[in-house]
Amino acid sequence: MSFNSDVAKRLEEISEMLELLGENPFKVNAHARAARAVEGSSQDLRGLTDHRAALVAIEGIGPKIADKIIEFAKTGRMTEHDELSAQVPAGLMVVLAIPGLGPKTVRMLWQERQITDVAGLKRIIEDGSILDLPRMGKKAVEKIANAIRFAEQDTGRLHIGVAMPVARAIVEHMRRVPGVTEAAYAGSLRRGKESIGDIDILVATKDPAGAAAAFTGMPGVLAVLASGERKCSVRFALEVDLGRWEMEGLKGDAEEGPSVQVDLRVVDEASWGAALMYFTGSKEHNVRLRERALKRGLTLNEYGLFPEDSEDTPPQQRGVKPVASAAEAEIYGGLGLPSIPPEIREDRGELALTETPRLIEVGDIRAELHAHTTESDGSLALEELVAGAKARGFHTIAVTDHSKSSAVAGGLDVKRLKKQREAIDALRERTEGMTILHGSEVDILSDGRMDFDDETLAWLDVVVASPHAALGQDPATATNRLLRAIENPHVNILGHPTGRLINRRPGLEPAMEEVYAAAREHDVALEINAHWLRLDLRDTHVRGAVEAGCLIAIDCDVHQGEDFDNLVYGVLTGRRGWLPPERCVNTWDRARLGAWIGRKHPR
DNA sequence: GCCGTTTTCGGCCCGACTGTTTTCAGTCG
Repeated sequence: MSFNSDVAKRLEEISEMLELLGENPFKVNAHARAARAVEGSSQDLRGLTDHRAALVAIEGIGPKIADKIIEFAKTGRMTEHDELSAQVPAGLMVVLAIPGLGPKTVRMLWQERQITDVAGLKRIIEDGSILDLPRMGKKAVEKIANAIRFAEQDTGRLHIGVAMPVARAIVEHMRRVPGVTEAAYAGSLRRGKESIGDIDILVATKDPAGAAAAFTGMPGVLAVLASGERKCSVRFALEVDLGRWEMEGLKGDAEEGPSVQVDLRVVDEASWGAALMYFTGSKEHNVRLRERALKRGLTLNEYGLFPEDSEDTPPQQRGVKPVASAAEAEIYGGLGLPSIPPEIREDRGELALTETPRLIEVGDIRAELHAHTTESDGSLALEELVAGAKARGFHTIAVTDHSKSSAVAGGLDVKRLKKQREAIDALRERTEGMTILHGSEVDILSDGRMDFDDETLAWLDVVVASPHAALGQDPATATNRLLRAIENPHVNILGHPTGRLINRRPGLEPAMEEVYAAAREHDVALEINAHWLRLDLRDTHVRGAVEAGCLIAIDCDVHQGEDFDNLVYGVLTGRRGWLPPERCVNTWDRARLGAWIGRKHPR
C-alpha cells in the first residue's frame, strides 16, 4: 500500500473511532476530510514530511494532522491511532461498515449490550434480546439482519465497466416511461470513477408515481429496498463477463448471483440542473459549492440556487423563485464559476478555475497503440484488428503482441516477429488510409532489463514496455525497474505502469514522481490502459503526470473486438486526471505521431 | 480539528426516507 493510502486509512480509522467514542462531530469530520485529501492527492506526501508547511498548505490538513503524518513517516506509527485502537474494539469497525448501521446505533449496542463484533450482534438478533433496545423494532432488526447477510457476501465496489452498461440500459428504460422528460445516471459513475458503490438514476417527470412503478417493476429487480414519492432503491441483478480474466473475486448471493443497488431520484423538470449537480457530487464538491453560495448571500440545495434568507422553511416550499435551477451551467454561473466537468468535481482545486478546461474526449482519439492478435493472446486475426481500428476512424494501429518471456500469453521470439513482419508488410500493400505499425509489448523483466536486445527493439516500429511478472516487488526495486525501462532509447510507451488490477491486486508501488521525471526526460508516454479492470495509470497518477509535464497514451490493449469500446473508460480516467487532448499522443495526427515514435526507431 | 474577500473565534451543507415515534432520531448521499 502506498504511503498516501496508509496515511489515509489511519486517518479514516481515527475518524471512525472518534465517532464511536462520541467525540465532537466536527473533529470527526476534520479527520475524514483530511483522509480524503491525502488519498486524493496526486503527490506522494512522504516527500513532503520534511516540510511541515507544505503539508499544512494542503486543504483539509492543519498543524495537528500534519504532525500525525510526519510521525507516521518517521516511526511507522500514529500515537493517537494506537491509543484509540486500545479503547475501541476492532470488531466494532466492521459492525459500523454494515449499511444502515451508523455510529449512534453501534455505540448504543456497544454500551448497552457490550456488542463488539458482528458475531455478537447476530447473537442478540437470534435470541431476540435486541428488541428490548430503544428504536429496535421488528422491522428495524430485520433490516439489520438482511444488511449483515449482504455485507458478508459483498465484494465491495463495482468496476465501472460492469456498472456503466447497466446504468445506460436503465436510463433507456426510464426514458421510455410516459411522462418522463429527462433521464440520466449521476453519482460517481457520471464522474467516471474506476469503481462505484451504487448506481444513481435521476429522472424528471410529471408523474412520479408512474416513474417509481416503472422503476421498481423493471426486469432485473431482485428486491425493492425503499419506495417513496421522490426516492426508490432496488437491488438489481448483474450479468458479468470478465472475458479472459476468469470470474474470481466477484461474487454475489449464491441464489441470486451478483447484484448492485440502484437508486432512483424523481425531480421536477424545472430543478433538473440543480438535482443533477447535487446527485453527481462529489459530496466534497457539493459542500464547497454550498459554502460558496452562503458567502455570496445565496443558498444551494437540490432544487436550485436561492436568495438566502433567515426563514426555517426551505425556500422551494415557500414558492421562492430560484436564481438558477434548470441547468448545471446556470448554477455554476450564479456562483461565479465556469461549468465544471463532472469528472473533476472532487474538491481538488477545480473551484479555483476561471474557465472550463478543455479535457480529452473520446472523439479526440485517432490511434490505438497497444493491441494483440492471435499470434499471442488476442482473439483477432491481424486483418480483423486493422479493420476494427479502421471502423473506429483511427489513422494508426500498432500491432504489439507479447514478447517471448510472456510464455503463457504466447509471446513471440525474434524469429516469429520476423515472420509477423512479412504478414504485416503484405497487409500494408492492400490496406489504404491506415498506418499499421509493427511493434511489441515487451516485457520489462524484474530487474528492468528488456525482453529483447536493443537491436531488435530498434528494428521494431514502436515499443510498449510493460511489467507483467514480479508485481509484488518492493517500491525501491520497482522504481529502479521502471526507470531502467524508461531510459532504454527505443521505448516509446510505458504500458500499464503498475500492473494493478482493480479490487484484485495492488500491483507495483514505485516512487511515481521519479517515474514522471524520467518519462518526461526520455520522452516516454505513460499509458492509461483503458481496460476497466486495469485503468493503469489511475486518475491520481494521471494528474501527477500531467502536472509533471509528461505525455500520456490512452490505449485499449485490444485482445478482442469489444475491447475497443473500453476507450471511454480510459478517457474518463484521463479527464479525472485533468488531461488536455494535446498531451495525449493518441490525439495527434498521423505525421506528428509517426515522427514522435520514429525518433526512437530510425530507418 | 480546520478555516478565514465580513472572522484567529466561532462557525462547520441540506433534504429524503425509514421506523418508531405522537414530534423525531438516525442514516444516507
